[in-house]
Amino acid sequence: MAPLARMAPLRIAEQVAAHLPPADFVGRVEVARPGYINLTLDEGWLARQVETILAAGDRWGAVDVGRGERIQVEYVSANPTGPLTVGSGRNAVLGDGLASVLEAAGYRVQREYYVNDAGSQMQKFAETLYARYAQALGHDIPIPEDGYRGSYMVELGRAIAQEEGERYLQMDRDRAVEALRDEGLRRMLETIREDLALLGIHFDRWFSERSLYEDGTFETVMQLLRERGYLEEREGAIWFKATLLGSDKDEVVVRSNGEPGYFASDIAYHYDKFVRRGFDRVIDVWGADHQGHVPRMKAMMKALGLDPDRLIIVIYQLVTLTREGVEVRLSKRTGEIVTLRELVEEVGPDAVRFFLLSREANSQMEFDLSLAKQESEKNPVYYVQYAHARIASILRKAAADGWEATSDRGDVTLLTHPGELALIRKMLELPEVVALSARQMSPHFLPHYAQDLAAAFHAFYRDCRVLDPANEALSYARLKLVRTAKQVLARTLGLMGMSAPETM
RNA sequence: GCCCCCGUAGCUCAAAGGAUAGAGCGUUUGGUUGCGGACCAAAAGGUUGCAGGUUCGAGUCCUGCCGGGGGUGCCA
Repeated sequence: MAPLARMAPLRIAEQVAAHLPPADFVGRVEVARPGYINLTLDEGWLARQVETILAAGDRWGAVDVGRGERIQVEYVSANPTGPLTVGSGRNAVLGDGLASVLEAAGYRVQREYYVNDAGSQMQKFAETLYARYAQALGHDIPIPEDGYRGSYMVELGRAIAQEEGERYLQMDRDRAVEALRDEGLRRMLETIREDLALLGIHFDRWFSERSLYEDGTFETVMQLLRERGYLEEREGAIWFKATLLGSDKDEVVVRSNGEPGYFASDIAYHYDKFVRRGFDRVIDVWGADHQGHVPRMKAMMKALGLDPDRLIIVIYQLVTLTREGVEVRLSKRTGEIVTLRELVEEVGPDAVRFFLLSREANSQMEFDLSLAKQESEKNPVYYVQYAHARIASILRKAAADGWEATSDRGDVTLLTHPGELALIRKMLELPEVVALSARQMSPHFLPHYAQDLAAAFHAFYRDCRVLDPANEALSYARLKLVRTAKQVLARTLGLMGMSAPETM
């Protein structure tokens, strides 16, 4: 503005400040170099917000960024060929946190898990299972060359052998493999569902990849792409001409052996999401190892005549586990992986949620097992939950001492101490944090906010005694303040999928 | 080789193109005749990987380089 107005920035700021319309929430207005206008919230207004926040209840933090848009968050979607890994855990926590924050931000959210129950990996899984099952019954059948080597497959084969006997051996091999595929899939999905439930994660829908082939969606989409000239047969395979749409290479859709590849499913699946089910936007949460697929997905959107910006792909980087500062090596080759379940059992669901959520998706992160399970002041999980439990304790004491702890008594305008006002300011930030997280599709702001909020409470607690028989009016005002703080802490923990303990 | 992500305090990480780059841990030093000390306060600790550029203003945007991770399959 300075060149336009031919005025020094500081002068402009002074002029603007002088002409600001008065508002009840504005306290001091100050101008600072080189041209800032600082507005300070009016303290009386701040104090009154306690009533507003308390009355909002669980809706505090709700904003309307989404304007009721229908949005689908598809996450985890790990192949049902093995147990969930720590990496799947990051996916689960990010996806679920994002879904929660989007709900709070005014979107209509659907949580979905895409089950890869078609394709070559499933076939490999079935053949491995057939071998492990047969082995459990004393037959010397080797697992396939590139089969699944993990010990969980041995256990799965043994479990089926024990519970169902030799019935699969009595079928011919191909039929047995197919039947075991379905039985193994059912059991793997059950395990995955349980593992996720340990973290409090539940999906609205489990979407079968195979169904895309069974209900004709795949054929419909192929027809569409063919008509539009995006398909081409070359060397016996059918290619998607992604280069026509800005991608750097074409992609195989149907392999020369006649089998559709995973990209074929992805096209049909996203057609179903956008065209059939009509989601305004779709979020896919993917590990960094799938990052190379993004351009072809964007090309696919264009080919389907859809705005590529409606598909948001959140990529998260891989997780390194450490214990006592030493990296815990994972070996896929031997099948010795650290599973999500082991992690949850070792450090607890709240710590898993908090730590996996607290890093921005696009950063590689380290998960410190020793820290996460430590029940001490070093652990930020306990720091936040402790604030909640401490308030609960105050409220218990208040009730025991005869205070009307849950009544509406309490004049919040008595709240003028800097510690009280700082706590109120922090509580007022929650809607902004929700809006920011939704706009940036980054739930990692929540754990940081939770720590700040807890810190504001602990600092208040040091300076301000809540229950003081010598000052009943102030005590009731503060009781109302801490009830409000408890509610905001619980809400924040809830958005992160964590528990808010009354005692610890 | 080419493509994507990351590089910020000793460590793990924040930071919406804006002011003096912030937390936690670790280190040092203090704090409770009282509601939960799993708490609080203070101090020390930084050339934001390096070199250029754009901008009134860059940790943030652009170019090149260095380092780490991922991708680059008719696997997912």
